[in-house]
Amino acid sequence: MFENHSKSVFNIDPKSIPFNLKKTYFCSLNKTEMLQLQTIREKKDEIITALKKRNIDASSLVNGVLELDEKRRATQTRLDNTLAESNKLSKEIGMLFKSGKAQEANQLKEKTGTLKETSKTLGEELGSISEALQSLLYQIPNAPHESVPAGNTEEDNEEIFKEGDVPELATDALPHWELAKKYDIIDFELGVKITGAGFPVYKGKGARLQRALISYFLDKNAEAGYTEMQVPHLVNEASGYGTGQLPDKEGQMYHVTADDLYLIPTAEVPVTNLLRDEILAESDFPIQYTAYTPCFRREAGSYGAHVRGLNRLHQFDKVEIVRVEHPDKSYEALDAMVEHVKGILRDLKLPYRILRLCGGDLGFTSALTYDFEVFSTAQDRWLEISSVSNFETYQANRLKLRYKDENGKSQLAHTLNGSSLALPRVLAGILENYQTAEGIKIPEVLVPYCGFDIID
RNA sequence: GGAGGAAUGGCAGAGUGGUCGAAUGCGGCAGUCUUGAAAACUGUUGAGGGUCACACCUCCGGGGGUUCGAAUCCCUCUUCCUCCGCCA
Repeated sequence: MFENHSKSVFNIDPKSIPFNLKKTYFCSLNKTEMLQLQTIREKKDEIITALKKRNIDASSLVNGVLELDEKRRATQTRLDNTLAESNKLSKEIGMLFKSGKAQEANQLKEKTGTLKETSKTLGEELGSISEALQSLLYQIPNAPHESVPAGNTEEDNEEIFKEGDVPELATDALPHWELAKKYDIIDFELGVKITGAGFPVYKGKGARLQRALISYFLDKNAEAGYTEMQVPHLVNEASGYGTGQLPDKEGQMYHVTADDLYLIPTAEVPVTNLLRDEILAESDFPIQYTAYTPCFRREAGSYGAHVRGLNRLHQFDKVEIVRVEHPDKSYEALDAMVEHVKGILRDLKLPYRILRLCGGDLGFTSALTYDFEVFSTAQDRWLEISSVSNFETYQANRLKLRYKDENGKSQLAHTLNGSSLALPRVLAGILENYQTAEGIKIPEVLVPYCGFDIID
């Protein structure tokens, strides 16, 4: 059932990357944007075409942006000219006072009144135009990479790789939530008591196995050159905007209103924001971070048959990898991340497949995403356990994460991230695929981390 | 939580109403010298907007105000430091 497909699917020609930007552009109010305005100006039609893959018609949005952009620049110019004039007058007044010509100075003063008024009006106008422009820009998702297949739903995702053997289980094989109860390693009801649904309590060997997985993942990532970071689990609003969770996914994050902080939905947010407002040297690349954090998701509106057990939780653990790359190298880096995650799943001997997400399923901020899914035998279904994405300049633009190119110019870097891995579904996969009559066997690579080789 | 002090360019650190986008030092980059390196010397070196390119505009923790004019004065928020209290 699982045969290897060609590896060549990951060999993407960097020249094929769309919107590989040559110039940066930031609006005068120093706020961040999403797709770069400069790019929209230069490649309007390409962007609209690319966004069609997401099944959205962005033409009115894009046209609105361009219109406001033009208006903004015109207003800015008028304001600049007004300010230039009053600056000049002020200097003259200063000189006159210095040379004792107070009378002449006072005469000049009278001329400044209208200039002041004009610049105030223009400033307000500029402010509201910029704000409107900003809110339009925030509504445009990233342009998909050209390799992204068209499509609406997860049905249209493209399976590009499959590997591993599905174990032959006894006919009375149990799903993980039954196993969790049988061996008393995860208690969902206890979690309901102290918090609510979706907050399981891990017990004994279950807790130990989870900790073993975290350590194992972190060690593997460190081996591959990722620097381990421990980061806050609450982030401020600016961080949420930086990586694109805000304003798009406002309702999906837990918001601590008393302090206006958000519980992180993924380590991606604090880790990528470590580099917000930074200007790197080219020699800093590649930047590779890994972090273990709990992740908190409200999962508003997602109820139904597939949320049992560990399949969908409000709090879960995840080890994340984040990379910041030179634009020319980011797709190479994406390949490397995919290979890295493959290596971990091979070690764990879990059957898995890789999907290239279609336009309709692609995350708002991503240009290209590969999902990893583990086959959960007892449930007879695929479970998403990793998502590896290249955001190109989309996040960097919001983060103002730049580097100096060989000409000394600031350019936006590319950001990428991926799970390596999301714990609960890996755990579910292990419990279900490794169950035997004697108990649940522990994958060999985890035994040293667990200190036991079977849960019975 | 209470009382004080502070926030300036990559870093350190001047500047208390006018030609200050900001002295000076360190660091970085380029050059001279050198077989090479170091040292020394010379030049250069913040981020954005705007323009074909200039001009020009904005930014001295954030926001607001006073003034013809603000890094400098006032208000406010945030952060950091010192002392006291409390505490894992």
